Amino acid sequence: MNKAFCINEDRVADVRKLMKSDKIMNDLAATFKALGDLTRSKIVFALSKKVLCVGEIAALLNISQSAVSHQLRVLRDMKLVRSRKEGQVTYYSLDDIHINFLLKECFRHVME
Amino acid sequence: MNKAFCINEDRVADVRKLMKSDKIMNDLAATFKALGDLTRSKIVFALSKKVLCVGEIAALLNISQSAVSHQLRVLRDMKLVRSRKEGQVTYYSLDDIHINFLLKECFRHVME
DNA sequence: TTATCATATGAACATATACTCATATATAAC
DNA sequence: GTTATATATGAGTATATGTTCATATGATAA
Repeated sequence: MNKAFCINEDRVADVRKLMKSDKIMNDLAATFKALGDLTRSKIVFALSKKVLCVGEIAALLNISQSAVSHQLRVLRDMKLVRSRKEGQVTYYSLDDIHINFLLKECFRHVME
Repeated sequence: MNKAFCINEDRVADVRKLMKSDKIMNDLAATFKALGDLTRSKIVFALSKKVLCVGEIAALLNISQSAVSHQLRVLRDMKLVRSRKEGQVTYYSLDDIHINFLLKECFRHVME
């Protein structure tokens, strides 16, 4: 990790000035990480199509209710989904419209 | 995982029809996962500002050359960054413009 | 050739994580 | 009250992952 000759200090300094705070970068990475699991990305995609309760998500993805609940917690913590309780049933939906845009942009990358 | 009363079969069937293939969903999740690490998201963000060689990235983020190389491989595999070799020096840049949009959308979500 | 520089990579290790299982909580019906 | 339903959660476990260290590869210079 010694300073190498190939390093242009000015260029590095330029970029360093533009870097966001560690808190913001942490949140950014954590948001991507929350979406970076097959089960969770399927849940988020499904919720981008329709509001669903926990049992419906489990049935749709053919996984256990417990697994769904655990993953919904991760998504809730990152404010990617929100819940609304009606009696015994808890319905989940995307937290905001940006999540939809995020999905769409990523699909665009994957498709090309 | 028995069928629960709360499940509306028609609603579940509707969403199931809209679900993408496992291959596509896998690629989607893998792309998010590649961005879902603090080191890698910092690298991608830096590259969205300027083309940089491996040593410059290591200097900028204050981490070892080896760690950077390992993470660049992950990003290359997911086609998030591309490399161009000039003599001994390898310069990295974002692979396509969608990556920039992805970053921007995620920042929007994190900022609000 | 030999030496140096820039980068890549394999192995090892410590941490993180996604699931299962069992159980807790909360609501509704009886 | 009891029972059933829907969801949440803690513990345990097997797998995945990010780093370090050592070394390999490849290019340039002497």
